[in-house]
Amino acid sequence: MCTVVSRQQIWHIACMANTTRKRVSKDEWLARALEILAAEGEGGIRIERLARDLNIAKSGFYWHFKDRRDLLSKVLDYWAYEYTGVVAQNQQLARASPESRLNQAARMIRVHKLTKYDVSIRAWAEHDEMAAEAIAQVYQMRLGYIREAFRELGFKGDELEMRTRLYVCYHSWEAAMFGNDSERKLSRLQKLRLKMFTGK
Amino acid sequence: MCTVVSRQQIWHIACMANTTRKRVSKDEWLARALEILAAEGEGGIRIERLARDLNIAKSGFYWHFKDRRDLLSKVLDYWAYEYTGVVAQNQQLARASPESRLNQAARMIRVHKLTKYDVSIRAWAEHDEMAAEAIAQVYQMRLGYIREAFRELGFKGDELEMRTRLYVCYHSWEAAMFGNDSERKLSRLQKLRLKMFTGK
DNA sequence: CTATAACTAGACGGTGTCGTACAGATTTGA
DNA sequence: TCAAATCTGTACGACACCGTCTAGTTATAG
Repeated sequence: MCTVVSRQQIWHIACMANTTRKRVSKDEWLARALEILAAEGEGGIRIERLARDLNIAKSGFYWHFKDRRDLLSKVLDYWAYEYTGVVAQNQQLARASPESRLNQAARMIRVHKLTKYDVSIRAWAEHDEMAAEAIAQVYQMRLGYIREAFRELGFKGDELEMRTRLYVCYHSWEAAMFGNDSERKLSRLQKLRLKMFTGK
Repeated sequence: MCTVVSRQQIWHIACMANTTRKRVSKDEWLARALEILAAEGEGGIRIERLARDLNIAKSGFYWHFKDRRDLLSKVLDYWAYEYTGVVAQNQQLARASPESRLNQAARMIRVHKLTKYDVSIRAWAEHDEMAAEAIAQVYQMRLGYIREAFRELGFKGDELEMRTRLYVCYHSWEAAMFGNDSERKLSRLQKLRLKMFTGK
């Protein structure tokens, strides 16, 4: 329970409510790094800059993390966890019909901004193997989840694959392309989209 | 013809074949910057690094460009031009049927790798107004082109918008997500996709 | 052939960053 | 209360980068 274990230290975030630590700063470094990742990309995550933002000397960083790369790796871990935890492992959702699952997944991605870091991480993956692995894993997970829903709807072979890819691709990038539109409009279009995808 | 005019200096690339310049280096700076943009993103475009790559001292850079930002702006200009020139202004394509236009646009994007820089530029746009404007403009162009095709197919209102967005979004990111698959497989899926989109 | 335009080499100062070192402060557990 | 664990402040050396400057070299036009 909340012991310090290599890459899993991220779970501290979830444990925060229970424990009563005063000088938690590791999570703050990570949280700030994530904010910057979304706003400026991996290049914006610089130790001295994070320290300035947190009104703190940078030396503390090296107590929490081995070096910059160590922080970046934990940032990726957190990201992969966030998506898994919220959508794919949602028990309540798992019992719903495939149509409902497709719709709810899209809705959750939209309202919880689950693709918030996608653009930055995808660009990062272009020149970093670590990020490339993380994103490949997440894509596989998303594709697997959606593919199963379409399979239950009776699609198979290329038809199944085409629908799966199209659906996952769209919802992975909708926020990046059309994120300025109102929730109202986006959900109206989603309704139509689902109709086309399920062929009804 | 090929006079040096502010942002349009990019056309030099097209003019190269005609003129007989020996010491053209400006285009080499730009070309290398584009390569790096695709491979590593805007952050990778550093003057001293470009100079090293070109086996040249960096001082020459400042003869061709005012400063780093000036180069970046020309990189965006080139990108916007590349896409316009190849797809939207293709006369031959303009006379084809809407189905064929949709299909050919998708094919050209795929075989000419027209979205090669998209990931990097989209991430760049996250923290740079100049890039944000460029990408917004290109998205509008793509959406406009595809919307017209779907309109001619008889779609309108939300149904038209939904199809347009879905089609453009998918083809803007297909290479980034499924670029490793064979041309054969991608074109098989494209055939099915078009069928679904046109409702036949 | 010569003057001018196009271009390059090399060095400079300034800034931002990384990672290390070490002494000092604060919290926690026995 | 006291020792150990946890964290912070400050300073340092090394490096990469930006933009400038000056002195040059090479091409091209008249």
